[in-house]
Amino acid sequence: MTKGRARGARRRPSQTDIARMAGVSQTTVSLILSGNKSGIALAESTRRRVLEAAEELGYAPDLVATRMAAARNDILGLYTFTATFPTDIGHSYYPSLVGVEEAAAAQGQDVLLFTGSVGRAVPSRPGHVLRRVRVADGCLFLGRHIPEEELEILLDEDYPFVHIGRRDELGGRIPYIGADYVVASAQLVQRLVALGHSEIRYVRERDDAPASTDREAGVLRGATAAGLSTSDLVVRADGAEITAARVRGWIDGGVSAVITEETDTGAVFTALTRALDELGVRCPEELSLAILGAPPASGWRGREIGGFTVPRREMGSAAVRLLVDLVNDTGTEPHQQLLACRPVEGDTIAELRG
Amino acid sequence: MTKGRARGARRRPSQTDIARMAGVSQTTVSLILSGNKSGIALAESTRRRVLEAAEELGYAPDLVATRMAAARNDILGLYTFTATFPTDIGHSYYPSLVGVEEAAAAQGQDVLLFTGSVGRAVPSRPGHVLRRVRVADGCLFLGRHIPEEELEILLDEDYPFVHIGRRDELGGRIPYIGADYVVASAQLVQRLVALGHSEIRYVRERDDAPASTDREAGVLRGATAAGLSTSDLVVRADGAEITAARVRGWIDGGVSAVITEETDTGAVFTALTRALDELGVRCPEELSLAILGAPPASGWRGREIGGFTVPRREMGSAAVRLLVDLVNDTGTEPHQQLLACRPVEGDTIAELRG
DNA sequence: CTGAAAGCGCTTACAG
DNA sequence: CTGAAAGCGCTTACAG
Repeated sequence: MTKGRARGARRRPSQTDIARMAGVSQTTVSLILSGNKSGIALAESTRRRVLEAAEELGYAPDLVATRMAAARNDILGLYTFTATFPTDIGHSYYPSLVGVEEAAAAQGQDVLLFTGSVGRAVPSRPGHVLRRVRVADGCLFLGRHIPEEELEILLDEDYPFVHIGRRDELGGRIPYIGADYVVASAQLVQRLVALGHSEIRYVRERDDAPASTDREAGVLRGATAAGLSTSDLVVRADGAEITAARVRGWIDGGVSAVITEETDTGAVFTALTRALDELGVRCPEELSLAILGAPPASGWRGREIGGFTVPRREMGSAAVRLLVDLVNDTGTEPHQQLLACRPVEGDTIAELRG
Repeated sequence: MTKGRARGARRRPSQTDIARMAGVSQTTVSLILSGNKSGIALAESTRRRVLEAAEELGYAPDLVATRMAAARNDILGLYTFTATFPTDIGHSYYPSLVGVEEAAAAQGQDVLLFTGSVGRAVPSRPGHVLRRVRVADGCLFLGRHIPEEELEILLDEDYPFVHIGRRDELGGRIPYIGADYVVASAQLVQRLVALGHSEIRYVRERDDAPASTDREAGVLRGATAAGLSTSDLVVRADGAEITAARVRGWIDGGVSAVITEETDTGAVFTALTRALDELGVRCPEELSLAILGAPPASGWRGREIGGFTVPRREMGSAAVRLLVDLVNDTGTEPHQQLLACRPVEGDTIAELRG
């Protein structure tokens, strides 16, 4: 039976109440109140009586019931596979969220943040993602790594979702809105070369993820296009491996520019700038520094690091639009898109002298 | 009849599917999956079979149906009555949201952002708030102004909600977590007086809201306690009314300190600092400047404005905890709380010299 | 220990 | 032109 409201509240007026008051059936009330989309003929007098009764009773439709009967709830989920809670205002989560909210508002969708997921890189209990996510009509995913098996089930079920950021797992079947790291990274290398740099190091995380893979591919492509040797170009390292001594070695060996990458932890960037601080290296006078993506919010020496910015906000918005298309099955746009990054001049990159 | 899924998607598994697979009734499935709170005896073998079937099918409860059938869905809504979309990273919305997310995660709640509300100070269609909000177990509200009639209905219906920020509307029945502006503002005035300032102007928005009312009350209290005349103290103005000429007049008239307030638009602060820039007034040498709350993210002259900060993050967290208490009807805490603000020394306030 | 049934408030074929 | 009825997927007395 009915469960009874948790507390002693006045019952809200329902369509049934209106029907009783107007002397019609609840069906008719529903028809009239929902705007009669089926285009069925309704007597104007009935319409008026129903509307008046609704007004009189202060009727407001029960969204839950409406959504239940209509099998849609106009809610889009946002599930993040981030290692840390995105509390840092400079966290990449925030601009994405802004983009998501903007587009969602424009499309009349609410956004459900699965905050329960935060704090573990990948959900602990299997099935956790599935279990929560499907309460929404569709879901956006965000993170450096994904739980493949879970997403595969969603994919097989035709549950609509879009990943914010390129993904090549699951046979390339994951819909995404990504950033074109390859092109942006290649351009950055070419810019450095144009400034006279030929001894360059690209320091990236050991950890693999599409974003890192793409950046490396772009760096290699740019170097090759510029006729640079790529043998010592790429350095895979975690934070602890970037010591001052090592950086000293590069510089003494003729390296004039170092590129690093943005990651969710910012570990590589932090280790590198710490080493530069320790060595007292002037930048860009003694060494040009660039980053593929955004530096941690804490910044470095108050400088604007040269490189490029990832259009996270636009990615969020585009992801929402694509997701709504998928939910409605109306889309004509490709399910996998890369958006261009915007170059950042910065003041840590200079022409090589001497 | 059934409406059929919008797309040719495989239907989500329901309790009925599990029941069929496990060879039990849907009732039993419900009992087991909902954790058997009624404490009914269930055969362990049945339990296992049902859970396995649920796992196998990738079952996820239908939020809407669950909600409808009475239980709760562990979703808290967040509805903002902001004039502008909180895209500005310095917008007060963000720290509140962070606090909300943190506490929600800690309490195992997801957060539903009612983004549809954004863009109008107060909902256009009556019933708009009601219409959306009730999908969640409870809701947080946030904004300078509120739609009273709508909230009154929710109140009368015992729908659990908490406002982030003090509210005195509706006969003081609105649960809230606010900031103690009165005390913080009074302290700030007394700090200025202690530094030798006696001619002070407090420039506030024309527009009334609890935050503004409380700040003004605090300013007046502080001034009175310090034995200052309050006759010319408070200046109500909108941005356009704060001209350079007017500010010049104050300074020429002996005013040595100006206090302003944070609002969602930042209009007063912006107008004031623009006037100071136009006049080339040095600060704090020629004039001390303070703000009640946080300045716009854009800042001013790279200075830290003296005053106090509003504990928005803590307010968000506390609001979630209170709301969960209300939803569970378990709370013992007061339904209206004020949190203390933290003073900010800043570098725009100086001792008055001769 | 388990199941049949009512009911939450709607939408939507379908039958008058 | 209007109504009776099924159904959305659950929860919860109630009856075996």
